[in-house]
Amino acid sequence: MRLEAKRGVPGAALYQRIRNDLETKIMSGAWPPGHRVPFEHELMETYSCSRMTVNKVLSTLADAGLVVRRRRAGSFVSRPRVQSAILQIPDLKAEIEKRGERYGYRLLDLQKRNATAQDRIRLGIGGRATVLALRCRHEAEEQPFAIEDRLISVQAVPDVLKQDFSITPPNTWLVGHVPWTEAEHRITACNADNDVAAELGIEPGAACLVIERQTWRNGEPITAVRLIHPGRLYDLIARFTPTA
Amino acid sequence: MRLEAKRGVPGAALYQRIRNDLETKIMSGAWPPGHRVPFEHELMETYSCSRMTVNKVLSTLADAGLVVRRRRAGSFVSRPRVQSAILQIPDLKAEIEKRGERYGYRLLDLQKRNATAQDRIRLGIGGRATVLALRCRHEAEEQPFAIEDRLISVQAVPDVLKQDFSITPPNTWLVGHVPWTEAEHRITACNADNDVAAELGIEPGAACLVIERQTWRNGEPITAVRLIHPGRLYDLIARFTPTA
DNA sequence: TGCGTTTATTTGTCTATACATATTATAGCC
DNA sequence: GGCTATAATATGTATAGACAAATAAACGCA
Repeated sequence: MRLEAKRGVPGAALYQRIRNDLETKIMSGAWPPGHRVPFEHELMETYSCSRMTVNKVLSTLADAGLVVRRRRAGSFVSRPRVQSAILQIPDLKAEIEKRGERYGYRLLDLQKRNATAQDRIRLGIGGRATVLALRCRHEAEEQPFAIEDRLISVQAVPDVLKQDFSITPPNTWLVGHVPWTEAEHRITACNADNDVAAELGIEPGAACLVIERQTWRNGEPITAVRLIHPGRLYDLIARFTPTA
Repeated sequence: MRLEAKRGVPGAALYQRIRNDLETKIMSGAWPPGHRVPFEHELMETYSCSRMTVNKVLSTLADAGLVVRRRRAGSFVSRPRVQSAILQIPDLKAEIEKRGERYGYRLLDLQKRNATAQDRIRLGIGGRATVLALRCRHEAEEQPFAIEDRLISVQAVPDVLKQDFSITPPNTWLVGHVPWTEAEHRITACNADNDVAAELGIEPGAACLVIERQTWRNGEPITAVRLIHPGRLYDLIARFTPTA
């Protein structure tokens, strides 16, 4: 059997190169959810390699949940972004309504401003930047449920300026429209001070669950949020089942 | 080229069969962490198939984090169980010591008993069962850090009876020795009552972070625990980065 | 038009072979 | 003993060729 010259490629493994290429296309949004990935025989030509090699790439991408493969139809970028089974980022509005309760929302404050030193620390960005800062309250059955205190990087999410957050909670809009790749949650408990107690309609000193979350897309900060829930009213649930 | 008769195996794909076999051996504990998985050429013989097939099995098991592969040495069942990037189950002792602080531990209560109705609810088991119930305190730099209130199913973890929990915290032992497949966390905040305040050395009414966790192995309940942390002293951090 | 049948295409799995690469074990040397 | 060069071995990557299974699309018929 004749061995091709292409065999001993110098740099990284060909398999890795192809995988990185495709993953970049998917993660960057160049190939949006639902987009059909080239067929195996097309990728064979593109990278001049054997079918087994591109098959392995696509199979592992499918394992990782980035694509869905269908015989005779092709491979497609999958719709539900990664975030399968971890500490999910909930859409509070949807959560409340799912429980059959009346959801209420009130925008308390909103400003677009040049990032202050503190803003830059919270978002973890270096130079100057424009941010949208907002504070709002979520209610379930008329009962205050959470105070949301959020910063959004305008550079990372330009569309945010076109949104009317007096009606749609930023939480809900972001969950539905802005994809992310990394998230970090910091969870702790504190006693409500007078201000928070007033806004949440609880006793000063009552225990509150504080969730601070930051999200990035490919390393670029998107948003940072602090959610304060009355301890009595909120349970955070994180369930993990591996190879679901 | 001669085609072997073995080709068209009737049931599931051979690859799946082998993968299930190995996964069962690992998950059941028959192959404990550190155990050397048979070499590719041994598995070839066992299942009378080609090396590419067993190679694919082992490679995907490695991707899934179940085994670690080392050239010339072989493949080994990996120590840190699945739980790669989710809300991890921390070994409190190790966490404290990693921060360079002095760790202290005190067993407050331990009993082996037939499961009460309440025990069965907490663990989520039906019939009669024996459980180990224990309560202990973790300290960092002499300062109480957490109250751990735990139930362990003796049936699921028989070895638990041989352990001396007056020295080793159950948390630490379980994290290191008992593999799990599913976990659920329920996180909330509460005000310390007098008992808890006394045990944690904080003011009654101070906010506490309460973490309730339950774990299963292939659907069988292993343990249920409630951890109460002084809100002031504890941050739970969950970071998620997909294809690390 | 509507429905069942055939066909073509794509992915899924498997084999046999080849060579690359990392690393452990061994043999040899000072 | 301790160091280094060498050989042995297990995994890593890649190829070409086969056949299986699923199914979308084309076809044919009533």
